[in-house]
Amino acid sequence: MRGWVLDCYPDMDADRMVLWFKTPRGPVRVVDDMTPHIYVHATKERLQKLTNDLAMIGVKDAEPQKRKVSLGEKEKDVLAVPVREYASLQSLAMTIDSWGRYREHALFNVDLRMDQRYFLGKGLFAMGLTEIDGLKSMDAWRRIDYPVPELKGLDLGVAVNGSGIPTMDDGLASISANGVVLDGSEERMLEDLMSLVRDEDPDIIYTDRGDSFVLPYLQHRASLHDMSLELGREQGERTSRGKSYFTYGRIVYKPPAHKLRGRVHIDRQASFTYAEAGLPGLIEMSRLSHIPLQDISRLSPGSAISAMQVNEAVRSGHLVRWKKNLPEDFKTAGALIACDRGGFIYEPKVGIHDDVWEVDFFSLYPSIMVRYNISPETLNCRCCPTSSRIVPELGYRVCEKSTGLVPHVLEPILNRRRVYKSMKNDPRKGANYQQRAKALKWVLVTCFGYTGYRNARFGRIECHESITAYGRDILIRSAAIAESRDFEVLHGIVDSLWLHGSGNVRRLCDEISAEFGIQLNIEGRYRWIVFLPNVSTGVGALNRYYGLFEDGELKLRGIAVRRKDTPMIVEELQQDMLRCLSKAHDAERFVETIPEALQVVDRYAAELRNGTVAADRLMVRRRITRRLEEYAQFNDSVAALRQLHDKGFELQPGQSIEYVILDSGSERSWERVRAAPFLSGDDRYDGEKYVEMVHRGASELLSPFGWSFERMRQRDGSQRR
DNA sequence: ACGGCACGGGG
DNA sequence: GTGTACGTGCCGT
Repeated sequence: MRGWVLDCYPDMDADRMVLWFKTPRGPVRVVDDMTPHIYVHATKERLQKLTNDLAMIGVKDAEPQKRKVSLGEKEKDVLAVPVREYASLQSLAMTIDSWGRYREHALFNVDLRMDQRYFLGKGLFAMGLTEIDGLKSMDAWRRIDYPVPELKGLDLGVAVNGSGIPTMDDGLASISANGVVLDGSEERMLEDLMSLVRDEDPDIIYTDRGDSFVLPYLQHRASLHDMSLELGREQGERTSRGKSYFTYGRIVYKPPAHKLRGRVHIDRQASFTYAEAGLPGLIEMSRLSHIPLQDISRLSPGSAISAMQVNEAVRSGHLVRWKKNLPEDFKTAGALIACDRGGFIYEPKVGIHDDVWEVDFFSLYPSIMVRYNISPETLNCRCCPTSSRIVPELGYRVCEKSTGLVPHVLEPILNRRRVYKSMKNDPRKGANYQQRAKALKWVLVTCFGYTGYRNARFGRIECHESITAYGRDILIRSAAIAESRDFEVLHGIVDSLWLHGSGNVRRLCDEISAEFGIQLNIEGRYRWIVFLPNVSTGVGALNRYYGLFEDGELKLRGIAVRRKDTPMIVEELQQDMLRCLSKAHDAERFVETIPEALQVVDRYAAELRNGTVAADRLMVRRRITRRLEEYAQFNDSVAALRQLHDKGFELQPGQSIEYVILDSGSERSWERVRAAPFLSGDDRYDGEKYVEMVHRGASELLSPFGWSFERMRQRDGSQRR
């Protein structure tokens, strides 16, 4: 019988691996043996001594082997240490580590995922079609057009008694499952839910905030009735610990994961990839990374690319060095910035332009890594001391003899993305392929960041520098080519150029693509585009613009509508103004339309002053980056945070807070703002403060046309008189 | 005036 | 398990 690998995880008590398959005839559970190994590299003499020492603590049959311990180097002597008790792997590694003084020996394959070990050992992979008897793969993870099982989903939600922030103490009002509402007593609802799940037997349970609330809440309610809530195909959950951590330059909070056994729980709020690329995107990433669906749904695209690199390294005979003490070892600013000037940015020509083309390189940074063979082991490699491939500006030599790990992993991903994008209009598979392309896009985007991340397994700062150096070189030279073909370069950022002129853009793109071996594509032609000035200096404005494409679509960057902390009322204002301005088909008409856009501003101001705007349109949402007592300034967020604190709620750094501004100038938190849970429905908001925000939003769009914030205020004042 | 604080970008 | 650094603008002190 054949089935797709739906899940794979270790049974920590039996020291065996558990596999769940999705077959056309239902789910199948299989248990398989696996002995994970950790490896030690040292001198032959030390390894011999280590073998004896290990035998003394009961670890027998450690075996000398030859393996590659770093990229691009020959095999070395290592000791393969079998770990029979899964739970002891970490402590055994720490014991061995403690036996060696500094750099006397190095440990490998310690922090590899158990599922990854299993798959790599067996030649299987997550979501791969497998012959279950004998556990043989009938599939290849590199396949682009692969068979996908039909997975049955169940949408689970709860409604809770009481108003305000739902807590574990609130009673259960109702449960909804695929739109069916269960009610009655709590016990009854929970019983009904379990029997419904048993009868329907879904492969996937979808929730919104299932990790952070729904599942722990339902379990808690069940425990109050001496019941145990089981939603998996087998008893028990695989629950992890929650954590605040630093990523993307900010703190986020990741609640404990509630993973089911034999059934996949996808928390839509906890899955970046699901939100961006849906189930097809998750399946694509699961297959390529070999990480089971349920796990990959909670991981970042960066972790996925990291896993793909590990897979490739292991498949090519490498061991993976143990990354110890990761969290404490974060990079300190300094050395990096000195030599890294980042991506190239032109100073845009402020104001409105028409007759504008935007051209973008296809996945520029990943394409550079592939085209110029950028990888940690290829820069200044020992095998090519006289390489003629030299990184611009920096002068690093690049290996000419063999393809690096990073390009080797990236090339098929770039290729897949290109194929999926090219087939997005296929009537049968197009939608599916588009989702897969989206997932891969994010994998490619994060890959660049990983090369410069000191804690990345295959990161090296020189890679990061080299990529941006090539990027700047390519963009500057592309701009020069464009100018030589009679285009005016209005703006350029990293991988995009905005060109004014009536030359042959298609031919220009072909010429530049051929020059660098990286595809330059036409993003579109703008009817008009506005580059915004820097508020304080009036010049520059690097990442803030808005424009109208020929097909009627708006492209917006860096302005209030794009920000998550913009209240809906200001977002609506900008959208309405933009809708109004979109009626203009060129720059001249645009300027003529401005008076009409100003009337939109007046409408919003008047509505706000009426006092009739509903609270949800006034809500400000902001991320909390520290604990209440750690804030040095008293601002709106802190006021709202204090309210929650007063009522016994604490937010973790990384969580968001929502509030309406009641009296912006007040120093008392309860008068200044009202946190969302405590809104009564008839709260009086700070109309003038919101009008000010509306004027700010309006002047953000119109400042290049003489409508500064101050002038916007003056106009408002004179009209009210 | 200056520092605290939060957000975006990538497609 | 977890990309960084920077540009930007508002707001508090």
